[in-house]
Amino acid sequence: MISTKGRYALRVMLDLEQHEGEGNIPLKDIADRQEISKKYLEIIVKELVRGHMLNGVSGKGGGYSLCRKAEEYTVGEILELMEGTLAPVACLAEGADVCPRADSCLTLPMWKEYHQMVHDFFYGQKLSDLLGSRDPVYYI
Amino acid sequence: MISTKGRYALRVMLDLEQHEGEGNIPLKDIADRQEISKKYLEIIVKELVRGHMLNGVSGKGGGYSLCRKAEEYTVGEILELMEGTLAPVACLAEGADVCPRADSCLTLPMWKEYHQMVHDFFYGQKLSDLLGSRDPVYYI
DNA sequence: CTAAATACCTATTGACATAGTAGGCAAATA
DNA sequence: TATTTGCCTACTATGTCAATAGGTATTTAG
Repeated sequence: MISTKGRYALRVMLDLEQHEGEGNIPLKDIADRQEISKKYLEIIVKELVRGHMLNGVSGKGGGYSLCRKAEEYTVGEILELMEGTLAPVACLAEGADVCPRADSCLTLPMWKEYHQMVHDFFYGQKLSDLLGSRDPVYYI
Repeated sequence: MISTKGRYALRVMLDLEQHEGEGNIPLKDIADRQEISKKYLEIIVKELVRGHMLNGVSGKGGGYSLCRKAEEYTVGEILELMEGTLAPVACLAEGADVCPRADSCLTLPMWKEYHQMVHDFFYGQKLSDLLGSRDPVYYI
């Protein structure tokens, strides 16, 4: 399952997208609208800033804003940043040790295909695609 | 990530498939071949028996055996049995309460599509497909 | 009939991740 | 300079994961 961190991060990004052009958006406003504890969102937003997904400005009049256009974010990069990896098994995560059973593993090819499919799905979705009416995304 | 329970369950099923026609296979043999603790496998195998994935026979000469032909199992049903659900978010799990935010949730349609894709992927794979050389499974 | 082999059952454990909360410091502006 | 905001460290409760421990029930082989 996708954790709350990943899901809330998407909601924060979408909230900012919906209030683009309004300057810095205080986290309090986002927390109120999304009905998520501001304290918990702080953790999530900190990681988003570190991952160069958005800008934070301190002080009065401060808040957060997108640092790219909404069409330039993919759902995949946001989820991968928050979840660590999208790999279904540890041996396919980035920087994982090579499994000694890899050569004889009957399931590894399936996991690889699955991982590729998941990656393509999420990286094929722009953040801006989540707004408005939705056309299914097909896979080949 | 898919848990060890799901992954080990697949390996147990594949092991039994590879020793089909040899009667009851003691768990000890499977544990030795797969290099997994027999005690831990007991938990997994118990759930597989409960889920009508295999037969267990007690006593000397006992062991486990598939209760269907290998082509009649899908990876999806095995994983779903062990993992509980394949849903990426709680509100899409079987028997989940309807989320009050569902109507306005911008991400729900994406999660639904994703869930459908994952379901189709795993239910489209027969257990017997995992043996031998592998043709990629394509999705439309 | 008995010993061995096997499945089956309940309970317990340590480690780790999840989903937060608490309280304060730093920065910037009105 | 007071207020508003982000930013930082630390803490905690709960639950899940991945196993281990120790026993009971069942069946067959000798």
